[in-house]
Amino acid sequence: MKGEIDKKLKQRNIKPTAMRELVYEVLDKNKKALSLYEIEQQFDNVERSTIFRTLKTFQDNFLIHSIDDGTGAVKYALCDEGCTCDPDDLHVHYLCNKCGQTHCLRDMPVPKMELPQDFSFESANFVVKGICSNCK
Amino acid sequence: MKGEIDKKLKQRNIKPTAMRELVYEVLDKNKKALSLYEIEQQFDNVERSTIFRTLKTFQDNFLIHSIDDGTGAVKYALCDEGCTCDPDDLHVHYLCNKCGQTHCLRDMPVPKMELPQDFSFESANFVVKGICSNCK
DNA sequence: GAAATACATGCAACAGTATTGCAAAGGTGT
DNA sequence: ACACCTTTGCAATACTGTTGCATGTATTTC
Ligand SMILES: [Mn+2]
Ligand SMILES: [Mn+2]
Ligand SMILES: [Zn+2]
Ligand SMILES: [Zn+2]
Repeated sequence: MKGEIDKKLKQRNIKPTAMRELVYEVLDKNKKALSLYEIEQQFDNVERSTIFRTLKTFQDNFLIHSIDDGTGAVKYALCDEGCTCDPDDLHVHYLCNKCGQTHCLRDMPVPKMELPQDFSFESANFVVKGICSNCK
Repeated sequence: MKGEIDKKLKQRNIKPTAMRELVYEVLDKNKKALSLYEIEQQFDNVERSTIFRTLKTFQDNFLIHSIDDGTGAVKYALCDEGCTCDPDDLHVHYLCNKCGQTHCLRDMPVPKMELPQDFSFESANFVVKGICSNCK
């Protein structure tokens, strides 16, 4: 509910506006990662660019993270409490090749790879693809 | 040289045409993964769509694999000999946030994750991002 | 070798997604 | 009320990927 959402936004130093509350709500109630277009579809008359900038604000403040699952559209999902999107906060994502849904595997951290000499590890995108339990 | 290239193409059941030889050569001599646009830039008057379809043919026959590194453009690199792009053939990729180059870490296999019950592992895209040794 | 056939290429148009400029609207503090 | 800053709406644009169709080139069939 609204009070809860505003609290989450303020925790991340994001001024709670009507738009932002709505976008947050959509991300929160869906249990999967959503693309800009999918978010847009859940409203009647909301501007794509406004949602776009809302997502940018969210991401800049680590309220959400983005996933590039290779489908052409970047998807977004809420971060866990206290997440700063550091290497230690990263988890694996799963794209179902059948239903096209992308899910956060929040309890599956991205493994730290032993990189070649003098290569730094700043972030990572690890997407596993297959058929999900629902589509099996 | 040309004979070698034709051999590689034929090994993958790809009819060696002039175009295909040229595209293969570009991918082979560059030691990094290239986007469609970057490949296009290495020629004077070659059609984007022709290169596109050439890459598609290459990929369908496991001569190359594609990498979505999150920069917006898919990149392509030669597969190892005998690769069938199965889960066992997959390796990690590295994107340098500074120079923008993407490299295959061919000796770093994508780790097999223990997925949730009834989720299958068909393929994966694992991109590590940071600063490469060159840009350090 | 000519005709028929299949395959490859070039050109142009289009689709999907992401991004920006700019003006109007809304909020905040004086 | 006013000045100031942020957010939103609208429109236009950029960028990448993809397709239809006509033409050209190779391969097969007779
Ligand atoms: Mn996630
Ligand atoms: Mn590779
Ligand atoms: Zn599914
Ligand atoms: Zn670099």
